[in-house]
Amino acid sequence: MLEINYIKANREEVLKGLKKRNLSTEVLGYVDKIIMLDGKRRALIGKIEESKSEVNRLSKEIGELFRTGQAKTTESAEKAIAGKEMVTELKRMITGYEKKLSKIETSIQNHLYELPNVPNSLVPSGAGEDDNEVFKKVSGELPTPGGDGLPHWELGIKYKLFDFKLGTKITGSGFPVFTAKGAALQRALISFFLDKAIKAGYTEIIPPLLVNEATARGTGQLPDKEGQMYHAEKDNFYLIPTAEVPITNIYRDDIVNAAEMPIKMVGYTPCFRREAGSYGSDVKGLNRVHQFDKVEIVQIANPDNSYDQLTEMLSHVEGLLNDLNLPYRILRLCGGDLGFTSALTYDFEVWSAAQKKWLEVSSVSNFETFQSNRMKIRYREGTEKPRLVHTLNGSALALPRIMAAMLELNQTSEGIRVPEVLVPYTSFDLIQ
RNA sequence: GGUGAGGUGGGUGAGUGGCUGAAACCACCGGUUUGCUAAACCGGCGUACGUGGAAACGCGUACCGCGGGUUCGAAUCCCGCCCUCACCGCCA
Repeated sequence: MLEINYIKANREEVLKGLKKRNLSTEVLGYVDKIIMLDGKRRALIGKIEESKSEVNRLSKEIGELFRTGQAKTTESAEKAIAGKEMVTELKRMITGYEKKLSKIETSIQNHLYELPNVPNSLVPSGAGEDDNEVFKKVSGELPTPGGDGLPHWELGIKYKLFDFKLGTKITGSGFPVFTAKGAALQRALISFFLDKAIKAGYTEIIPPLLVNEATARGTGQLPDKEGQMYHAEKDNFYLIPTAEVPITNIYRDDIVNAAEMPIKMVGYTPCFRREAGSYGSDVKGLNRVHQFDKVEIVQIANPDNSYDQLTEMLSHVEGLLNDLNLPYRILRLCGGDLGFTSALTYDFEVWSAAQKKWLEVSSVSNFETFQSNRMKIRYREGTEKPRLVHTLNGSALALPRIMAAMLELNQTSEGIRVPEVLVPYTSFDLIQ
């Protein structure tokens, strides 16, 4: 959620930035609407507080009359009664103002919820994913798969690594069951990613996988993206779509010390996504599933250097992909494809050698104060007033598509080779 | 699932319906004293919104789990909700 004061002070920039997102003129109009409503809001608050101040003054006066016993004399008694009547009248007026105020505030709030984050100046304009800027690409030819060049879902069957039919039996489609060396490989990747993050200074977190409404609201899954999450209705808990949700919320309503920043956290969790309404070859195999594993890195950063931290996170993710020898490219998302809450996002895609297409495996973003404003995560520099922190996060990495690309690329006529860095974790180097 | 207790500032913890934004202590920050450290002493020490100011800061309003009610006036009384803790039962 954008800050009203920011919108007011930077109206032109906000409008210019938001235009990159291809918003309707109606939504763009919210900017001025919010500024207008905020003016009305202030005027009303002024009136209300003036009246309340008068009520407090009168109440004190009446109290004084009673306390000192003066109210027993006729003159003072009349004064007290007159005071009471005035307070009653004032309160009636206040109630009226407050009703108006609450309507205006709700309206401001609703409009603010509709406004996405202002894209960073680096964000290219564009309508959708075809307009994303290729920020970094592999040098040379894209590798071709060895062996029979099977897609990963066939490799999964051939080597008994994962089983979709079994998942359907137990739960439903999109819930793969990993078995034997497939399971071991999965576990190896998780441990490898975690260890790398810990070495890079991240603190490991194992958060709850179910979160309450306040938490889901904090990172912006609620109110609009309700359909994305599984909901345990009886207890009103949501299954997390990403570890970002519980981990970022650790600091909800907190004021952290500037010296503690950047706060770097990493968490492995399963992620649950309902992803209603997607069909076709994009969802085949591990390309898109309802439950998947992911290692997520989260940072709470000082606004002064949050973009340095973003760069640091990019290199971290690059390091992982290099270690696994997977060909990848980095996209800088354009305004049309940029997530609602993000100011700048880089997507990492790995090459699926058998499917001959790019698969998104990581999304690294700086949300600036968009999330922290909603969650009220602030920091204090010395004795200064608290200011909102910047929040950042990135996948490091999402497992299924890494698994897919890795299996396809490393297949040979003898079997599937395990990347060297994973062998200490798997204790086998070939899947036969 | 059953029963009981309780939710006050960073922490512990007082608080009679008006003098309580809230005692006291601890922590923290600044200072004085002091061979050094420590101790002692003095002072400061919440947040949000509104308003004035270049700023320092001043003024106003709100906040003692959340929401509502009673009252001229509520941390204090009443109602609803949420949460926490303890014990019992069940259980990985």
